[in-house]
Amino acid sequence: MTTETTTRSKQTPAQFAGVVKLDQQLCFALYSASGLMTRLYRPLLDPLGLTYPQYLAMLALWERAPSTVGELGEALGLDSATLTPLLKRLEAGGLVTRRRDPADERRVLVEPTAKGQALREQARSVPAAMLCNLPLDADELKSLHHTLTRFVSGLRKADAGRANRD
Amino acid sequence: MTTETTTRSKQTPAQFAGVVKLDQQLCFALYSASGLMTRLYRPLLDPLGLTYPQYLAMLALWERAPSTVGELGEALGLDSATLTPLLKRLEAGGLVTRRRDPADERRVLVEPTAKGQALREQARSVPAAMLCNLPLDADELKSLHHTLTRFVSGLRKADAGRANRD
DNA sequence: TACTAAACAATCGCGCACGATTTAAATGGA
DNA sequence: TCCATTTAAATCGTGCGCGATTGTTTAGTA
Repeated sequence: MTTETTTRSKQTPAQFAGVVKLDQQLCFALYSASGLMTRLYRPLLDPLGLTYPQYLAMLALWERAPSTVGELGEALGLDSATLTPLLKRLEAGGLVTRRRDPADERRVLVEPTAKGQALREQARSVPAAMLCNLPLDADELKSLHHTLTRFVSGLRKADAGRANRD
Repeated sequence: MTTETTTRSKQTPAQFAGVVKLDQQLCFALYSASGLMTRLYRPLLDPLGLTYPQYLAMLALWERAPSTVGELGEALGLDSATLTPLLKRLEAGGLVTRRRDPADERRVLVEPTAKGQALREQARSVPAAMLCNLPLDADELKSLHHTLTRFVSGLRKADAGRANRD
């Protein structure tokens, strides 16, 4: 393989170099934005005793319970090596229960406890509070969300392709 | 303070709820995109023996060396608790040197070694290879980059504000 | 029915990320 | 000059994130 790369559209070398630079900045912006966003969630989630990934897991479980570890992993894009300890921490905090599925002993069913359900009420104010932190107006938010959603689904496909090649 | 939140523009409750939902999805999309992007960098960076944050640190050092730990932290948005061990690993790999600044013994100067400089040549093909993974055309890339850059600089401001309140 | 393969969660090791604290050096007055 | 304050990096503890491996259960098949 040479440095010749198959791009979707024909471009001059100068345009190509510019796009390359841009994608590098884009990746870094994504990395930065994700970290900053997590930091802004922290003061909102600390009172609930949750981290951002734990909050995501609870959101998923409030939507659908019981869920298996695998289903949560699918929803959040995380694997069992990440989720198992995270769920154990939620369990230790009394927010969820974990039990083997009697119908298939390979699976583990996760479910909010009463305390975990009660937390949902406290968590209702989080999204609106977070919105106040976001520095974009509704239109920009919409545009960013739209492009980013396409981006993520494309990345997911690329990632799945990579995973199937071994 | 009540649940009444000060948003930039006046909206009906229904619109407000929609935007709240959107920002939640946006944050998750950001979180997912960042993780996916790191995963896609991995096969490109593994041959270089770098992780993505290490790659970012080397990019910064290739641009400007020597840099202090604080300058790198400023550039990458990381603090010394993250950078010190990361830089020690790069040092252990023979890619950078770390030494106290003789003019100010509080500072530590970090600089690529010859091996670290040589790595730059190998790393030249990374951005173009990464670009092939990205599922957007040049225009979308540009638009995403533009919105995201505004977003990040806004978040940075919000984050700085939060930091100054204690 | 055996025996292999696949699916699922858990575990291990390593690296990032950060809040809080500590140590050391420089700075700025009284 | 002396001392309090500030600045810079390192350290500690906890929690994500994941590649690789392991153990167990289920499914598929000869």
